[in-house]
Amino acid sequence: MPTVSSEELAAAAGVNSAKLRKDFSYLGSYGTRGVGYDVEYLVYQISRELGLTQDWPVVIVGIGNLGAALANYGGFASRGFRVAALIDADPAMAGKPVAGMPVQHTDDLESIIEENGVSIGVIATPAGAAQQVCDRLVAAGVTSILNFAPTVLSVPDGVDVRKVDLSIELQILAFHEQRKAGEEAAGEPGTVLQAPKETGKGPDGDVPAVMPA
Amino acid sequence: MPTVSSEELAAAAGVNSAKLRKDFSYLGSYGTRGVGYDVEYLVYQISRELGLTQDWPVVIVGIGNLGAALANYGGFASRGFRVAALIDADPAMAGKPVAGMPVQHTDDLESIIEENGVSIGVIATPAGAAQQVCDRLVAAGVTSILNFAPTVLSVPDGVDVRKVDLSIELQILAFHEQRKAGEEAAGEPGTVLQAPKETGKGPDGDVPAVMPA
DNA sequence: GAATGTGAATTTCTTCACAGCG
DNA sequence: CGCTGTGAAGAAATTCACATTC
Repeated sequence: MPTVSSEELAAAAGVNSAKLRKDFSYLGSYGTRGVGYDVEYLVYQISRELGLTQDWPVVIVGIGNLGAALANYGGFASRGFRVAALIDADPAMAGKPVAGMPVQHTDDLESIIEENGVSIGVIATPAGAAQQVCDRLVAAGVTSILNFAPTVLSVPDGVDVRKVDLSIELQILAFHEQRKAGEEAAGEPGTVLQAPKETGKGPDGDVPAVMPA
Repeated sequence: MPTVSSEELAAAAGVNSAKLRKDFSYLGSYGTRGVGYDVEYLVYQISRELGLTQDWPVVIVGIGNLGAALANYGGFASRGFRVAALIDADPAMAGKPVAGMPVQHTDDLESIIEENGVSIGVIATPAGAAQQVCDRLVAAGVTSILNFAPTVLSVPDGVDVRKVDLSIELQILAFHEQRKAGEEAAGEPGTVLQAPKETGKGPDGDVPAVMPA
């Protein structure tokens, strides 16, 4: 399929075709009137815009189950991420291979970051260690942190943190599940709210806004 | 701190206080004019609305590194989730304790779900097994699925799926990182876009919309 | 006096609809 | 003729501002 129309893409994504065209237009005029978008060219332009064409070395700190799962996760490489090092505070872990890579000790954190030009760090340590690891990462030059530890990290200005809370997604499912259960018993005391407005045919299913009664 | 004002909460959350009050008002009138919101009561009302006061038994299918990490994740219990069973297709895993709980074999998936009244399933299997596991979960009565496998699952109407892609968060960080790097060299060829508009003082830092030039 | 709850004003986002180009 | 790109219209979300209540 060499080209694709905004109509087709919009249908696949479950959004309005005008919105899709307008969004694309913010990236530039990459379509051809009367024809559509050249798939390969479009993919390249979007990839470039998102930073997928760059090489991003990352370090993963805390090689427990989650750290190991992340190290083994195939999705990273295909998006331009390269796991530059696995770091753990446990001396017993040092040298052990995880995902075909020897685990290194926290002592070498600073030098590893500098040598590899790492600007993105992933924290998969227990909650208690997270802030300390974070501080060291930042001091060593890391400016973006993905935090899996159940703590809120404080960082200086200019450093981005994203926190991944694995239970939030479950939370959202449970919220919908609760609504499904409540549908049979509408008007029940305590059921103050209406069902969420379905935003569209989108397969997305985001968190619905709670609507006024 | 027995009560809190919308102003304080809004400042803490980095949003406008009127928005916060309006949002709360959709849940009911839980505040007191001239005083604010009773913290304990508010927490209870929000918890109830979100379904935190219910007990949600979940099963985790696929006990590799990620499945084990999820099983050990402390955040679930505090939000009303109870890991009812860990299930894996590998017979060698059966009976092994993970997070203080014996792993059970996929053969028993249906009976486990029925016996525990499970309506939420977590899939942490390799991509190849995910759809099959999903089909069995759905057939057994599961109506919400959290999918960590890098596959798009197809499910019948009435079943909710949420897909967690661990690389998307990294993606977002890399996107910002790219922007930071681009700031020094503004006007560079290829730098078509403006910097994202900062939405507010929110500590949130969501994905910025790309703005028209 | 202090802070909620909410209509009205404002801003932002989405969709329409069509001129313009290949 | 078909489909993009985009002003203008319409819808939705956010903020203002104040009457109301404790």
